[in-house]
Amino acid sequence: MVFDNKFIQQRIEKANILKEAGFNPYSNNSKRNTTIEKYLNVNSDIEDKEDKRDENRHYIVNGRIKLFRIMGKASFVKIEDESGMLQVYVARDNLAEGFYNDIFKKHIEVGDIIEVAGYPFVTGKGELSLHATELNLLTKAISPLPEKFHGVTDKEIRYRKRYLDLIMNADVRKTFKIRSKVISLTRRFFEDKGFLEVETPMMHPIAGGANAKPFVTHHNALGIDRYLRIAPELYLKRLIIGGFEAVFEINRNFRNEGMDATHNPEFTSIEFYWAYKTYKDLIEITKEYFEYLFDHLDLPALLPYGDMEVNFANFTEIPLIESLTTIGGVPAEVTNDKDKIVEFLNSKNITVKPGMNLGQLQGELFDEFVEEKLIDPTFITEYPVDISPLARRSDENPEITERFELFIAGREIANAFSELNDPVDQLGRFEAQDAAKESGDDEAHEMDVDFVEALSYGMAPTAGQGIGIDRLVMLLTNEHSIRDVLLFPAMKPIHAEQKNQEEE
RNA sequence: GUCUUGUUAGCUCAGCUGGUAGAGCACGUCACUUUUAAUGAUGUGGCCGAUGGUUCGAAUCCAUCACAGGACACCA
Repeated sequence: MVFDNKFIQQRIEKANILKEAGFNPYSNNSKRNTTIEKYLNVNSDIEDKEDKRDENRHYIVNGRIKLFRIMGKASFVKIEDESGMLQVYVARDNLAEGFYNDIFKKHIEVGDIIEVAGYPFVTGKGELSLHATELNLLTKAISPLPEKFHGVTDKEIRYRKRYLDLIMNADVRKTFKIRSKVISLTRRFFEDKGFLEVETPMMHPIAGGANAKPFVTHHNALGIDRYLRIAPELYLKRLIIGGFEAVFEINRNFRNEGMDATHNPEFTSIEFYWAYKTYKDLIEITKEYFEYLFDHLDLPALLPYGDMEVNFANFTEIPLIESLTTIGGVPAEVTNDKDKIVEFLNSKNITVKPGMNLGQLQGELFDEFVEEKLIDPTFITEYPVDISPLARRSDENPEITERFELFIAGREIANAFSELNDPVDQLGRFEAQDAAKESGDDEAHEMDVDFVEALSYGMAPTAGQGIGIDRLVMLLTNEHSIRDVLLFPAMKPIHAEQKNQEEE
């Protein structure tokens, strides 16, 4: 039984009694005429009045009861709506005959959502409150709320029952408001720059645009498997080929991989593509984007993150190979020699998979010795072509690409490059990835002949970038688990759910 | 995937070297018309995550499993 808990039974009984007494425990007859925040603002002048009240003002507020203090013939109730918390003073003699003792005191309790009408006054302790002249139940909560002081702190409950977390923890609501704002500001920033927001498929015949394992689903009508997208990249580029010159998409990607503090199977990114631009332009627009976010979110340039302090006024740029020596402390003669890199990594007790090419090994060095040291925003540029199957080669050195990744607080935030638009080169890169796949790299990029064909019609020189929104929000809200910036993070099913699935 | 720490009342947590299960909040009853986690009195409330084992006896010791947190590995 779902409701076999004795507290729940008790509250169901209270709801029944209320119903019999003519009070609908699930009334939808709200007559609210202000929010709590507005009420508190509009009536802030009350404390200056001589008798600290104004019985000529009349307000109706709604909210959930968070605290309940009965003191005989009068009570204090704190109710909360989305905008804030308000103290309500409820006295027996201000309400209908019998209501206070028989209904209010006995059958209304913490967790219930009520409507209160009354006038503003300031209590002896100086708190602007609402003096109730009428009070009604709107919604009976038959499950009791968690403890009023500690709230709910168990992370498992907080993630599985996010609604409870949101009821109990105002800070959590704040984090998700910031998340919403970041997405809205991002959309506005790119729209203001003339970018067009588009929607591309979530179900792909080939999971392309990144190196990752996809989720598989099945389309019954066509009798074929589809892959939940791991990235929108190849579709957005098709739009550039079609003649849209600046497009962006903010949406979910799905990767069938592990879960931890920075990985959820579905995550949100923005990808944008900009014709007739290069990765150099992307560096500039990225700086401008961060400035825009910080400005509109009212954040300080020196932003604390855990025990770090990130200086957002200090964006720097450094080529990957150079960073290996200057930041990573890897000897210069090691960085361009496969055997020496393997030897060097081994000497640091790091084993690498056999058969890695030079670019992959350089990436390995970077991950091991540089990444975590990049606290202030740093554009790492000139990535090896071996690990950049979709990026344009540098004209000066065909072994490196016109690419950067942006690192902040030791973590990758963005990945960007001048796009590869030479269809023959692209075909070759895909073939190289195919070969890697053959030899066991199950995250190598899939061959996508259809995309190569699209490129063959000519894609204008284009720069494109992806930014991980979840990690960006983590950074801006000083959260250290991706689950704290996702309303409903992925969780393993609990026992009962597994059982049900087996039965079905 | 590996290591590690948890799982006890609706919630937050105690429970020592094994001996019939504890507190606070919440809830019930009583008192209280300006409280601030209101207060005082009193009472109800447990498959001690699951399954096995050791033992006269297990919340406690052991094993396996489930879920969660943290760290590491891989990835965004």
